[in-house]
Amino acid sequence: MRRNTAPLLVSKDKGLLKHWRDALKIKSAVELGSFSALKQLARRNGDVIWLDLKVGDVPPWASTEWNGLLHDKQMRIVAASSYPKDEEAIAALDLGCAGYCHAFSDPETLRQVHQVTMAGHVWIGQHLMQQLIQTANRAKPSIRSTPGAWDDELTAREREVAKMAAHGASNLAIAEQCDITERTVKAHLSAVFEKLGVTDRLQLALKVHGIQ
Amino acid sequence: MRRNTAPLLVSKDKGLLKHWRDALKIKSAVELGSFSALKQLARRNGDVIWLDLKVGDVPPWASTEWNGLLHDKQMRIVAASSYPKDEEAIAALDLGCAGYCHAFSDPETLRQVHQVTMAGHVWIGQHLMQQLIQTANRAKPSIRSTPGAWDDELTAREREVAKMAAHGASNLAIAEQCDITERTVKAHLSAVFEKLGVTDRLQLALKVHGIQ
DNA sequence: ACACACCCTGTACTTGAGTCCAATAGGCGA
DNA sequence: TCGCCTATTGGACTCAAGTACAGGGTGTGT
Repeated sequence: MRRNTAPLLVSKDKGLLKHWRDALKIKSAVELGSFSALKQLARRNGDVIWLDLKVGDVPPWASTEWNGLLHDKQMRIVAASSYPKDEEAIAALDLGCAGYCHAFSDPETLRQVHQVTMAGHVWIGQHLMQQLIQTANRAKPSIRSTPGAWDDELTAREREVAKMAAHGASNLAIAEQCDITERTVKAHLSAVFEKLGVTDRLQLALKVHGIQ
Repeated sequence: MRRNTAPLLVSKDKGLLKHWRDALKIKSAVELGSFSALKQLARRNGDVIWLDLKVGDVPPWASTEWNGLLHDKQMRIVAASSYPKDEEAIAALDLGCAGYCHAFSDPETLRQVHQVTMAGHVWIGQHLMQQLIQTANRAKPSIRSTPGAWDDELTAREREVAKMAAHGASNLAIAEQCDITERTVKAHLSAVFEKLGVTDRLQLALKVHGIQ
C-alpha cells in the first residue's frame, strides 16, 4: 500500500502553491521555482510532481528534454495550466504526463487528481475526454457494424441521393441537384431506407457518418 | 461537500456483487439483477450506478434506450466488464457513461473510480487512454475545430433534448424518456435550433457529431 | 417586489417526409 | 424474346416535425 509521500510542487506563483498545499492537505511540500531545478532531481521514487506550466522555463512539448523525465515511469508529472488548452493536454499526455488539469481546480478535484495519478492512473478532464471519445469514434471504423461498407448494396443513384440526404439536403434540393423530380428522390430514399434497415434520413445520416 | 450516498449495483454475479461491496466499503447497497429493473428507477439523485455488462438484458450501445438514462446527468453509470474491449469502452463513454473499467479491478481502483465518477468526472483506464491520445494525435485537425463547443449556450434541458434528438430519437421518444410532453420537447428543440442556427434535427445531428 | 431565465404546456397551423399503389421506359443477360 | 433490374414519375395519403401565439409555474438575483 502506498503512503503519504510528499508531492513536489513546481511553480513560481505563491498563491498557486498555497492553493495546492491547502488542497492536498500537506504541510511540508517540496517546492521548486523552475523546471530546470526539477531536471536536477533525476530519478525520484515515484512521487507526483505538480508542474505549473506558467513556470517559464518549461521546454516545448516537442523537445527531447522531456524524454528522460517522462518515458521512464519514475516521474509522474501532473501538468497544470491556468489556461488549459486541448492541444496542450494531448501533447502533455502523449509525452507521458500522468495528468493535465486546470491549475486552480477546486480542492476536491485536485485531491482526486493526486490520488488517481499517484495510483498509476491517468487523469483527464471530462471536457477533453468528450473530445477524445468523439475523435476516436470518428477515426476508428472498427466500431461500426459495417465498416465503411454501408453503401454496398446500393445502386449508384441511391448512393448519390443517400449521401446528399445524409448531409442535410432536402428532397427538393436533391431533386434539383440531380435534375430529377422530388418524387423520384423519395422513391430512391425509400429504397435506401429499406436496404439499410433505417426508418428515416436522420438514422441514415448517423449510419453514413459512422455514428451507431 | 458530498455525502456518502449508496451506490446502485447491477449484476447477477454474486461474487462480483460481493467484490464491489467490499471494495466500496458499503454495507447496504441497493442491488438489482437486470438492466430492465434499472430502467424502472427513472431519475435518481445522481448516485453512481455500477453496471455489470454481463447482466444479460443490456441493450446494444446503438439503442436509443440509453438516451434517457445517460444524456441527462441524473444517472452516472459505470460500465464494468470482465472482458473489457476498447471499442466497447469508447461506445459506452460516448453515450455518456461516467466510466468504464474491468469488473474485477482491485478494490483500490474501484474506490477511485467511484470517487471520480461521483464527483462528476469521467473514469478511463490508462491503456485506453493511451489509445485515445494517440488517435487524437494522428487526427488532430478534427480536434482543433472544437466540436465540443456546440452546446455552450444551451440550458441543461436543451442540451439533454438536443443530444437525444441528434442520436435519432423522435420527439415522442424524448418526451417519454424525459417524462415531459411532446409539446415541450418541441419547444426545447425550437430553442436549440434558434441558438445553434440550424433548421432541423438533422442539421443539429451533423453539428453535434462534428460533421459540418 | 421585481425582472429575468428556465421549464412546462396548450391550440392551431403549415409543410416536409415517407409510404402505398401504381405505371412507363431502357439496359442486359439467359 | 422474356424476365429482371434500374431509373423515373404520378396521385393520394398519413404523420411527425416545426412554427406561431399564448400562457403558467418556479427559482434566483437585485
